[in-house]
Amino acid sequence: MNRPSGAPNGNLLLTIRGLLPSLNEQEQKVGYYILDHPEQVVNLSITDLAEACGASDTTIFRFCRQVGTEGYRDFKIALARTLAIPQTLTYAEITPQDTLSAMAKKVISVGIKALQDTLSILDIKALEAALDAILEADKVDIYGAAGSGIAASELQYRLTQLGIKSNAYPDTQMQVMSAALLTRGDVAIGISHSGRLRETVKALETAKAAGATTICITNHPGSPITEVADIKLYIAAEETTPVGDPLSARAAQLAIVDTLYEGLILHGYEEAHKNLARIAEVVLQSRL
Amino acid sequence: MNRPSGAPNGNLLLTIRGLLPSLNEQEQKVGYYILDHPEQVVNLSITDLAEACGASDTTIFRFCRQVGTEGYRDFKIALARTLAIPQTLTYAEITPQDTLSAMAKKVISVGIKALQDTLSILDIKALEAALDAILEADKVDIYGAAGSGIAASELQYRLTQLGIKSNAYPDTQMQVMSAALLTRGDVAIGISHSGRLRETVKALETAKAAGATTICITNHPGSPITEVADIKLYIAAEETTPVGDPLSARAAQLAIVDTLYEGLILHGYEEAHKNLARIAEVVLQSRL
DNA sequence: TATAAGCCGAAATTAATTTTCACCACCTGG
DNA sequence: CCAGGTGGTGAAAATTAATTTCGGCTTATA
Repeated sequence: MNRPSGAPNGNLLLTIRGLLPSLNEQEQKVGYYILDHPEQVVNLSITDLAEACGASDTTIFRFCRQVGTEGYRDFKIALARTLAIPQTLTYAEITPQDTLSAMAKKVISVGIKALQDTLSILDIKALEAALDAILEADKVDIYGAAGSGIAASELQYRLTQLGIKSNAYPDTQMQVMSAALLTRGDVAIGISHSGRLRETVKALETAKAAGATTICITNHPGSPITEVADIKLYIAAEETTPVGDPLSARAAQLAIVDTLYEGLILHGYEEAHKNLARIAEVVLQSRL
Repeated sequence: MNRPSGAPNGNLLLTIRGLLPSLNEQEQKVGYYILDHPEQVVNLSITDLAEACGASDTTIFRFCRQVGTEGYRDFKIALARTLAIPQTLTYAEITPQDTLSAMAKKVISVGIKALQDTLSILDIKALEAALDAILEADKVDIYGAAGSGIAASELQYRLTQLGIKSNAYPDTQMQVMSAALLTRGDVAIGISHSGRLRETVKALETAKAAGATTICITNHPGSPITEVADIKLYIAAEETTPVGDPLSARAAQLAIVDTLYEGLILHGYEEAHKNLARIAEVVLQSRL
């Protein structure tokens, strides 16, 4: 027979603390020990805990009943639940004193925040305009150097999946060269976190002059790249270092890329599903 | 010694879900039952659970070991902890009826959740081992094809910033070739979302045979790639399509990459800051 | 000083977990 | 097609842990 746990959603440690004064001597010893070493107690058998507290198994068991749990087993479950602290986001600086665990939490939290913020500033009109332009494009050029090259190749990868002709140019010289060869009906997408990488801006400018529709993806409204872009998509990643944009920038760029991708599918790109199915078939064959 | 590295202080349900594909029939039944009734399982004895699943006590016990816990007792503690963590975001299907705005929200939310989940299952011990290996490496090979190529190049980009010799190989043939040339003191990092891309697994296997320390980054505990990796880093991105991993997968992979990067800086890579400063100087010159 | 009442732990009991072992199904190489 | 493995599975034994019983001890009070 199984009964529900004693203090299901309450804080067991607080319960113990409150109850402490009304307990007798041995039980108090147990209570103090548990309050001092909650993490360890979770992994202790009743006998081990008894020994650690200098009390008997029986006392431990009675203690468990006192705090409202069914027995020792149940007590440990309740304790484990209490110890699972809700993870709260922090955006603090990483310091040399941080543990690895704290560092990881900070790094990833920054990424989460960037995604949240990017979503909140997303311009649906601009998104829609971008989707239309891409759907009608003869071909799509994608310019993203260094860090932004990642998002650029990802975008190319996605467009290819959908059967849209596209090329990503991580090399800045190639960007300008390719841009010069675009014509009306083509689309050029420039990705630059800072919005001021010279060659990428130049490439987009060239593309525009050649008659192509230009789209930029950047963190900075008002930066040079926005001046040569017909359609402007913004991400929101907090600055940290002047160079080597962190997870937040990448994640946010990818968020835009993925939104474009899903948007293209949603926006009725008829062949999308057919293409995806065909590609899936091929890819699955190369898996173990 | 060669224990399945589960979720010592992470989200047990996510671990189970990730592990499901690599479990055998009876164990899968157990897994599904637990995923469906986690709250009840916390109050069940091993025998009761066995009966409820239609399996034997022994199978339940083995299942517990598979997911990285010491036994059933330990499993229930871990489960209780997991259940105490408030589950915020849920994955929502994108439907053709969605507005662009709703679609964008869903897409990006999936990314956010993937980051949260990845953080919650992050194995700090494995992270530390990976950092140590990379810091001591003569050179680092990074294998990631198709979608995982993005994370691979990003990682190379980061290591280069820190002055660590590294190469990323998106081409699967190059992966195997390069792996064969590694020697003791080198590190090979294999990135595969599914953990079962044949050539990448092969490359890592080759690297290991050549004496290199091998690290994998994958979504699937128990997948082939984990068997040839000395150090296993897991991401937690919900599956959506069988191919063309979405933002969640990319973002989570990048989260690991970024965590490694910050970890390397934190872990006392003396030259890191000097290198970063030197690079910053050069990069700023190419901005408008 | 007897008597009761509560506190406590040793030992007995019961329950649950973990280990061992044997069986079966399936595969593989000869 | 068979011998010998291999991996999955559960029955039962062994072990370990939790719970109950019981009695001794102390203290308080009449």
